[in-house]
Amino acid sequence: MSANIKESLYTATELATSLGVTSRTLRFYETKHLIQPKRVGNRRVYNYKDRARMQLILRGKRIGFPLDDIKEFLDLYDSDADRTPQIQLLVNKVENRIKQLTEQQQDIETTLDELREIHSIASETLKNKPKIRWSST
Amino acid sequence: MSANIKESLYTATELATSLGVTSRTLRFYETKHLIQPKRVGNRRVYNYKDRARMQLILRGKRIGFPLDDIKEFLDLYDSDADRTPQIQLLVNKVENRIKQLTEQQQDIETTLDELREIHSIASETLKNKPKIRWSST
DNA sequence: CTACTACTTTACGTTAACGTCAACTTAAAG
DNA sequence: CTTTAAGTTGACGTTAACGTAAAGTAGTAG
Repeated sequence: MSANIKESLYTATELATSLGVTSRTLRFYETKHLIQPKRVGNRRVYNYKDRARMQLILRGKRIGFPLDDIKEFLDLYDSDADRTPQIQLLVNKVENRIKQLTEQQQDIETTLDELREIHSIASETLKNKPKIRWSST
Repeated sequence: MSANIKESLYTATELATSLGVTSRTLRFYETKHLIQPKRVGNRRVYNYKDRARMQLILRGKRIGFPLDDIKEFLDLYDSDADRTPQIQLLVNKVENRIKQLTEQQQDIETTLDELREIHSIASETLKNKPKIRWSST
């Protein structure tokens, strides 16, 4: 039976397609040290950890963070708090990030409230208006 | 007594400064039809509605939306649902936006959970470690 | 072996969102 | 009146995040 590890390897095209990005994106993120794929010959191979890391990256992008911020978050995420000599720095950075995201949540909540109000008014208008039959020309 | 309206007018520099942006940003948003300031002579003047609109724009940016999306949202926000012939279109667009923001909220909540876990582990490590006194040099 | 496919690297292009700067115009101060 | 300050417009520069394409390399099929 083939080694389990073989079944979780992806080519660049496979990984890109499954995540809805391009191979160019993967190469670009590699130059930014966001991901570090291995090589078989001169071809990149990605494992499940690379894939998981990419998923975190894409979530960060959906939230609206620049790639440098995402890298910082991933480094926090991966850091071994038992060993880093700057645990206090880690705590501070994490607290800043939490604050930032909480503020973003509040902005979103405010915007959602407004959108729901617009939706309610517009729907009410649709319900109350008699259906107009337009004569075709 | 001077007209009330006079007191709510801003120059470009005044508005920019109060919002934490540059005059260049205001001019740029004008070319994108996000705002429409009036002119006194050849100088732009902004009223409280322009200011309020700018605040919505900046909130949209904080959430991570591109300016074109923000403009679309503002147009929804300003639209008079009683008159627009495409009320159903409005409803659809609003629903899509609500969906998008709700998904973004979920991404943020997931990220916050992870950050809080990191914070907890790191804080615990700090608490349990003996405080080290470094000799100064 | 050759031809084809699928990768690679390198490098320039594109888009979004302004920043920066030169040159000009207008309002206000002296 | 002149000088200064504070706007204006036009245009190029910068950064971030890739897209596109040319040229090269390696693996695979025939």
